[in-house]
Amino acid sequence: MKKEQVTMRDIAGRLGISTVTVSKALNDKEGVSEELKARIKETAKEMGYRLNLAARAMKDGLSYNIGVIIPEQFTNVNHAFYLRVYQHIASRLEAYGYSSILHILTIEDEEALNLPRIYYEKKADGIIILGQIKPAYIEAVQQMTIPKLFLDFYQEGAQVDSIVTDNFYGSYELVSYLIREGHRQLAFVGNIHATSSIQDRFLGYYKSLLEHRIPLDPDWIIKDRDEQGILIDLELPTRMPTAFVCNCDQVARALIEKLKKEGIQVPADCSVVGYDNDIFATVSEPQLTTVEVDMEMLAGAAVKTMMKKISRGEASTGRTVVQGRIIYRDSVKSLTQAQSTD
Amino acid sequence: MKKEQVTMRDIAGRLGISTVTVSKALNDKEGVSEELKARIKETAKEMGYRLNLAARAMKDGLSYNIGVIIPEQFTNVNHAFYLRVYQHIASRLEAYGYSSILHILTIEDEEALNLPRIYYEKKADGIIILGQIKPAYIEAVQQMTIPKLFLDFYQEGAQVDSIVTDNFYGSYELVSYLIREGHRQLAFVGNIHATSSIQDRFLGYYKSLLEHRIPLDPDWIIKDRDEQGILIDLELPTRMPTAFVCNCDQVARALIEKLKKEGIQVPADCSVVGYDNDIFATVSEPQLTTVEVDMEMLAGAAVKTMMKKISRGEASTGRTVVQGRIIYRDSVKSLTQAQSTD
DNA sequence: CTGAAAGCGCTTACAG
DNA sequence: CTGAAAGCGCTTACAG
Repeated sequence: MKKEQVTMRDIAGRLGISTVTVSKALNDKEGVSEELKARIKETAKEMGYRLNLAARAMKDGLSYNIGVIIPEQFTNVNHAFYLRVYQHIASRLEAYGYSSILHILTIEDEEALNLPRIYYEKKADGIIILGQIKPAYIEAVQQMTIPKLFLDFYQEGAQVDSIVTDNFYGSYELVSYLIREGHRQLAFVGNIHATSSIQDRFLGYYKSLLEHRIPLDPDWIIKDRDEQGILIDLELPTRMPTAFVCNCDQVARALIEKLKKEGIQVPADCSVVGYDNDIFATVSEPQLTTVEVDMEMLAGAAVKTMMKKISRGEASTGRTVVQGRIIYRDSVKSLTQAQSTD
Repeated sequence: MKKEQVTMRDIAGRLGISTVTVSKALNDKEGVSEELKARIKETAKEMGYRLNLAARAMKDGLSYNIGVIIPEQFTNVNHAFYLRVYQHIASRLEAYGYSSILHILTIEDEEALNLPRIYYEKKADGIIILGQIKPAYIEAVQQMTIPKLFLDFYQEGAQVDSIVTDNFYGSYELVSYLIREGHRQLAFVGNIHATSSIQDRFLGYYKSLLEHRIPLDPDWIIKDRDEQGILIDLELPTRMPTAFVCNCDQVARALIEKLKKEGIQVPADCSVVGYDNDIFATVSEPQLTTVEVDMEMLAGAAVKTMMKKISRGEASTGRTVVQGRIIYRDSVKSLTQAQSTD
């Protein structure tokens, strides 16, 4: 059912002028008298004209769309984060006259190395991949002959630029805060082989320990998930630390529940910090001290980089790092105060 | 930066044939010998050919995109639900050769009645609105000259078809279950003027009361949010029911926390049920008995209806209702058993 | 300031 | 079975 749509020709016909002039007027280009331009715009509005971007797109060899790909696997963990980042990306793109197509990469497609159809149909001028994908899929992605960008993760050796949150430094700061509060027995909770994020958060923790000459105790690296990312039951260490540094809020909350069942109160008997500042941070009892990613900056950096690549065919920007900040809540007890009031 | 892209002409040139034949072959149309077709497909693959859908789109006067609009306001409550429904919509659309553009309608744009740019640029052949929007915006939406569909809500009087979950019947079934379990003192938690969903869930509750000749007690309709949808502190009724029927899991969980603080155990002293089966249902302690929406059916119905509208210009389908199902968990105590063991 | 011509990459209807 | 021609709706480069 092809609808009779108003085109520039219709406007031109009505006004007895050419489509060229209509095009110029509607795009605010030089070469139309102000008076005619006004009349054209008015007529366009009156007739309910809407630009057919597909026509312009074809002329330019551009789609004016950016594909945002979120792997389904990660979508299940932290919907809020991905949806919000997407929203910020979309709104930034609007300023460039771009729309965004959200494609959720199913586990099956990731396994089978199926590239999204928007690529095969030239529906996107660039692709932003939001959330870690498997190495094999990364290779497939590199076959795509359009600009691409990794967001919120990176892969060593991959020839794809990425924008990441500063997991390393964020975690480092959070642990340094704990140490300033008098904690010196700090466990890390997370599978340090599961994702680059967890790994970096662990290394930030480790850096802070090193700086304060606190030895790293392997018994205090507690696995929270298997290599597939499926969360497992946490095992409390035999010797307890004064604080647990969890790689994410969800696990921090699970840990607190577990501690409660063992009769250990948080933060009275033991402090716990998370990471992400997602729903689990506020749903947890007590609410979590954690690190928040600046989603707006993350999205802003991604869009800016992508637009450069598209318009100027700009070369590699490498790894861009976006800072986070600590959100102080109720899951940490200050041991320095505690001692002074003893 | 216009990339040199492979076109049908390039393939035709290489093979010494016409683009018409290439087009026919690639689209599996009649009129090309099997042998030539195979050679064309092979060459296309070899040359890394990707269809330029924009060209076909222009010919057809179609964009092969459907816009999915989610109001930001609702996005903040239940990200998981919207993202998952979107995913199902997107994957259903793929089967029709369609992509989906997710547009999050900001509160400001909704207030200012700004229609999404994808409409003004003819980037979408149809629009699915997922989540309740304000009446004024509904009127704006009706100005759009492309097929539109409301998903997960409806508005009396609006000339727009909608697909909704059966809030009425789902709630009715859930309450009937509670009554079967011996409960006869049932409170409803939710602002029955806030959304059509809450209202329908309330009415399902009421229907079940009516059927069982249980009088409706106004003191047992407990407000959970203001008219803007902002959750407020719950006030427990002076006379306690044996079960609370909450309009959503989030509020059910908040209620349970509140009850705990008052020393009332769930479900031992009091039962609580939710609705939605979202993250709050499993994060709650105990986990909630609730109603789950069949998101796949919801999305499937939406896409089917939309495709009909686009291809056949089909008329109104009115209100389509999609069933949910009860998920039984640990927040309900059977009073019949309790009595029999007394 | 205004417009005729050509072209973006496909597909459709028709002719051979 | 194969292809020349026309057209989708816009924009660009050029001419007047």
